[in-house]
Amino acid sequence: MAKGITRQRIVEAALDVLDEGGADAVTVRAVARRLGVQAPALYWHVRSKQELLDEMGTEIQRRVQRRFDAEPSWHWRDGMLAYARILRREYLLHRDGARTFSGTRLTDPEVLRAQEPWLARWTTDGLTLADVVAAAELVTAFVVGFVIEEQERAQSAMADPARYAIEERDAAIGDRTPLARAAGHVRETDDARFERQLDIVAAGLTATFGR
Amino acid sequence: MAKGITRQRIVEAALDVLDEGGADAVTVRAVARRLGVQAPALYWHVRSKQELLDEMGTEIQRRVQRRFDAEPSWHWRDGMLAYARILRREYLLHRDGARTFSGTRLTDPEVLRAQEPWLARWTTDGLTLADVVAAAELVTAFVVGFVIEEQERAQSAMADPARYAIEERDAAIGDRTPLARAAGHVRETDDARFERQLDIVAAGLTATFGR
DNA sequence: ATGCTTGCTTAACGTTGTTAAGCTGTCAAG
DNA sequence: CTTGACAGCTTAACAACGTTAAGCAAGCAT
Repeated sequence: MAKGITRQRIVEAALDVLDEGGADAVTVRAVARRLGVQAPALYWHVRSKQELLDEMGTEIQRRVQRRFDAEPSWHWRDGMLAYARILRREYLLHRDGARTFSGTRLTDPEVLRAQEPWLARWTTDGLTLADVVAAAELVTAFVVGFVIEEQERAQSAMADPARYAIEERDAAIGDRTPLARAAGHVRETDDARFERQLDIVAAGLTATFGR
Repeated sequence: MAKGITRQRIVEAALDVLDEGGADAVTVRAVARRLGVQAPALYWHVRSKQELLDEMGTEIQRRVQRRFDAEPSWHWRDGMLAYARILRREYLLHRDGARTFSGTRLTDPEVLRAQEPWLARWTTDGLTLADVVAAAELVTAFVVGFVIEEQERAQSAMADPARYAIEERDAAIGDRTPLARAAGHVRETDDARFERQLDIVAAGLTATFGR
């Protein structure tokens, strides 16, 4: 049959399925169908669906690392911000990306080893290793939380346009709580909201660790 | 049988099931069993499982609001920090809490209206409404991201103690990348990590909006 | 030529969310 | 006091899910 199913091809097929149909569409059968193969065939290459999800998450992290390594060698603070933007962008490339990939476990230690040069540089910028870890974890948590909500909203708006309309919100909330109502009218693009909040994080990093 | 299944009782039963067995255990049948009822009976009170999850998430938000309202009337910045701690605590009370509740949609506008007094107070502290919204969204995103990872790790460690052991990590990562290896040895309690990172956020809020 | 291994198929199991249809009790109208 | 409607549940069933077991076909080594 000249198939040649491999772990890598399964991951790619699964990512395609994810993009087309969202997280719920990523079934073992759907991934198999896309590879021209019966569902149980995948279990020859992968122990479980969870392992497939972990592999997908690891692949995403690899791509984040690759993009990050391709950038010029930054000052630690700018590096953190660049990392935040790259991580968000990679999540946004896939439907339900943040939800799907955030809780997965790395299957490849190489992704961890790839952090070495950055850790080396930044710890010579006057930061302790614990500082760098805390800063990176904070930035990661923020991006994960932000994009989860961002994608959730986008999907809800697509599935049910009326429900996420501002008029619907206004009607539900009434006019006796004008501020709570007006809070829903703060209209910015997702990009602008992200940058605004990321700026606050950046200010916190500067204030805490110096420049 | 004197049953009297109600929406509220279903939500409570579902939260109990969640606590005992985690997110995967929250099946329509399991919730029904706990109420002494057959599975389809729930569909008389609830449109779908998603609606049940939304109702659960809304209940959690209600509890967060209640705890928050019970606290003294804060300066806006301390209020944000208190909100962060309360939100995390409420998530931690339930297995997979952050994952389960983060992407749900409010079913009760009263939860939004309850924000009114805080919005009123904080916008008189020299902040615009957009500032308050940005700050609150940032804090929420951080907590969600942090606790998702925190609970994921706790569950993985419970399901497979060896895999999350530090020795396993060291063995996988090798000794050619000492910093990446040492990053895994930064040992703090989850509480300490949270407070440390929250401090950075707080510093960012102060630097951005003044005190 | 024979046997082992790799990589797939077909068949099947138990569980999931959900719908359809039917049964039972309560309560109001005639 | 009967009749009918409706609320609130039951039983039965569906398609789809993750996963396992068993078997078949091709390639390679002996």
